[in-house]
Amino acid sequence: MPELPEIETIKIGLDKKIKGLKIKRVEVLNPKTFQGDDKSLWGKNVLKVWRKAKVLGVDLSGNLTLLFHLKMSGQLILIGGRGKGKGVRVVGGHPTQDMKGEMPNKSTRVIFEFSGGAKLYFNDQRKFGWVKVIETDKVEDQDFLKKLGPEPLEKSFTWQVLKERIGNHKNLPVKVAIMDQSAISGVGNIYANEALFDAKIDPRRKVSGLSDEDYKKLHKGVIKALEDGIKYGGATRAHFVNSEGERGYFLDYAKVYGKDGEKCPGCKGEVKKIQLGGRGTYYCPNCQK
DNA sequence: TTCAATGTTTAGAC
DNA sequence: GGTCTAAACATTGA
Repeated sequence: MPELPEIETIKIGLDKKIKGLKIKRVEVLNPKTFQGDDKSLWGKNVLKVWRKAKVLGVDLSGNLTLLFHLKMSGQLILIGGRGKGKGVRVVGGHPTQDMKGEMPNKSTRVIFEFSGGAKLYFNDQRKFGWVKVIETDKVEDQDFLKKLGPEPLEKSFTWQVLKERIGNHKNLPVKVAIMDQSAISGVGNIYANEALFDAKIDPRRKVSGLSDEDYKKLHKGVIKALEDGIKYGGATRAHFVNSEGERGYFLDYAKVYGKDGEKCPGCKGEVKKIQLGGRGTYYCPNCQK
């Protein structure tokens, strides 16, 4: 379940490993996954890797930019690249057993081959994700980027901004509101659950009933959840570099997500699972009011 | 066999 | 038009 912290982790890893490399060839195994002309990428150099919300961008020479969205089950796996020897991999995204096995595998959709022999595999079990080629100077015209709300990790994202952005969702449960990408960028289901647990706020509460105190706690919770994710995402990457498997994924550190029926880490109560906005929602009825 | 899972888009109801 | 709900997308595994 790649969310903002996973994409951020991939960005840091990829930027280090493929910046300056030339794309030798691109192989599209699933045409539906790839939008644009893959041949136009051949011979282009990687200038930089960036992220906006859950979208990963790779700027190339020749005014071209590659955009990736991993959606629910995407993975990016790089074997080789700058720095250490071959066989070193940087991976991120949806964790599966086979992501550390042979590449390509049956969920590989696109393969990028770089000069020097490094290969980047875009895997996506459910084919929801996509790769897109556009002109770099058109990036800002992309509808899905224009609609996104502010980045929660930027300094300018204060609790007042949070209040203003989700304020018009007054009848929505607070959890559903903070997952609205046009209000705030990059808060997905897992981190929404964790942020509300940290803030000790009941996910079912309506936005209109939140006090300024609640907004302050919520603001802090969102940032903490995302920052912890990045911290542990980094741990995941380090493990993979050593080919130790997928231990260290953020879910191992989640306090409530996926823990229904288990003991709440904050009290003696039990984590409960409900549905909100059609999504699985986990919370502790005792701690979160 | 049916259901739930992740993120986003889209269609439709008020 | 704004707000909100629910279904759709593809696939797998419980």
